[in-house]
Amino acid sequence: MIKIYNTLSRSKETLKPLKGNRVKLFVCGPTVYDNSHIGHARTYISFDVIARYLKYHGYSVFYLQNITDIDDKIIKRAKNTGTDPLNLAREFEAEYLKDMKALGVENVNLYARATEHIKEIIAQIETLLDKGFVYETESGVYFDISKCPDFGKLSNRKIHDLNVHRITPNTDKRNPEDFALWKKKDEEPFWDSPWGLGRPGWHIEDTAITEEYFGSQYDIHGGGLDLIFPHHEAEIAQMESSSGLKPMVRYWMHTGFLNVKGEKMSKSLGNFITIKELLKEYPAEVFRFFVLSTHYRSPIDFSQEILKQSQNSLKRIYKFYETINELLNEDIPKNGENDSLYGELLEDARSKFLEAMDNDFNTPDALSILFDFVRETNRMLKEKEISEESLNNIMSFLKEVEKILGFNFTARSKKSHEHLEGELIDILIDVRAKLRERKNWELSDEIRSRLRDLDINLEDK
RNA sequence: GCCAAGGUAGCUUAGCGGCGAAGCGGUGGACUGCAGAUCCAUUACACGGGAGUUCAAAUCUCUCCCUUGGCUCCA
Repeated sequence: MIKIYNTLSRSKETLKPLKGNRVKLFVCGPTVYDNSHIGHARTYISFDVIARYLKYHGYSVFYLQNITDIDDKIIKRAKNTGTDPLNLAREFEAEYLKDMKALGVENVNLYARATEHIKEIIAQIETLLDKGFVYETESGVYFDISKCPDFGKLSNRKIHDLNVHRITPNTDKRNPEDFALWKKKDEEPFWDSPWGLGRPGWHIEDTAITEEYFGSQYDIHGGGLDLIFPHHEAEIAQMESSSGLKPMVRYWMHTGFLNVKGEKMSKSLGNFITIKELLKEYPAEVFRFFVLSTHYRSPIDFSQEILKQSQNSLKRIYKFYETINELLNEDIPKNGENDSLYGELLEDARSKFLEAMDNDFNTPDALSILFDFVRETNRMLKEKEISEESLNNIMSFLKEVEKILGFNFTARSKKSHEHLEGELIDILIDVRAKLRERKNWELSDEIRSRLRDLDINLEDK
C-alpha cells in the first residue's frame, strides 16, 4: 500500500487510483526559454523515481508532461536574441530533453506542447464562457474568481487575503485576482480565436492538455512547491468549473526547493547552476544520489562539499555491488549451510526498503536501510561462507534497487573499463622508463616484448 | 500583514509518543609488504529556547527565537 502526502489535505493518504491499477500522473514541465538548472533537475528526478516506484509496484503509469512553448519570457528572449520565438522554444525543448536523458530521467510517456493544443485550449475557454465563469474584455478573456468560492483551497488562502500586490493590477479585470485565459495580441506569435488574435494564458494549457489525455479527473498532479499558488490553484478553478466535477486531481504532490546557501535557486536570482554545468563536474548518478538522500518534499541545500559527500556515499554502494559481482565469478558452492542466514538478512532489508518507499517515497530512509544491509552483509561475508544462490539473491535485490532508484551499477562498472586502454599503456610506458633509468633491462624488456605480443610496439630512441 | 516549509551529532539527512539512527567526516585498531576496500571500536551530552500535557516527548499543545519561500514569472 503506497501512501502519498497530499498537499490538498496536508496529510498522507493511501493511493487509490481512479481506475484499477492505472495511474495518471501529470507533472508541470518547463518553460523552454533557457537551459534548465539543477533546481528543475531535482523535481524531475524526484518524479522519475516516483514513476519508477509506481511501476515497480505494478501500476500501469501514464506519465504526462507539458512543455510551455509559448510565453512572455520566450517572446522576450527571442526579441533580445533576434530569433523566432517558436524556434527558440524548440531549441531549448531539445536541450531540456537532452538534459533529462543525461540525468537518467526517462519515464515520461508523453510530452505535450502548449502550441499544439490551441484547439483544446480554445474549447475549454468556450465552455467556461458558456458556463459564465469567465468574461471577455478589451485585453483578453479572464477567469472571474468570485464565481469560484473555494478558490484558494490548495494553498490555504482566502480570496480576500489576496489583496497585497506588488505590481499594479491590469485595470480592465473585474477583480485584481482574476487571471488571464486568453491574451489578445496583434503581434506574432498569435493564433486565431473567437476573441480575435492572441495567445493563451499560462494556466490554461495544463488543464486543456490533461483534459485531452486524462479526462477531467485524474490521479496525481505534481510540480515544484512554487507552483501551488497561483498556478495550481488556477488549474483547479478552470477544470473543476468547466467540468463541474471535483476533485480534478486526487493527489497533489509538490517537491521542495533546491537552495544555494539558504536561498532558493532561481532564474530571477541568478544564482543557478545549469544541468550541463553540473554534469561537467559530476556524474549524473552522484547528483541523483544527492537528490534522493533528502525527502522530495524537504528543502535541499546544494554545495560542492555536499556533492562530494554524496559521491563518497554512493561509492560505498558501488563497491558493494562489485564485491558481490566478483564473488559470483569465483568458484563457490551452489548452496550452503548459511543460505537461510543470508536469506533472512536480505528479506528483512527488502521488506524495509519497500516499506520506506511505500511511505510517501521516503528515499533517504530507503537508502539508510540499504546501507544497513551493505554493512551487515559485508560483516557476514567475513565469517560465513556464501553460496552462489545467496549471491544471486543479493544481486537480484541490487538490480531491483537500481531500477527503482534509477542507478546503473552495471554500466558504471563497464564504464570504468572503457577508454582505459590508452591510459594503461601510458602507465606501463612511464614505469618502464623508470626501470630503464635504473638500468633494469630485464623487466623493461619484458614489458616491451609482452606489449609487442599485443601488437603494441614501443620503440626506444 | 497573510499563508507555507524548515531548525536533529563536525557535515548531509531519516525518525515524528516508549528499544540513544544512516551516510560522509575525525580518531584508534584488525587485515595488508605498503596503500585501498572491508570489518571492529570510538567520536559524538543529538534533537532552536521556554512552558505545558503524559508513567513516558525529538515526536503532542502553547509560546518565543532564527532561517527560507509564496502572496509577481518560477520546478
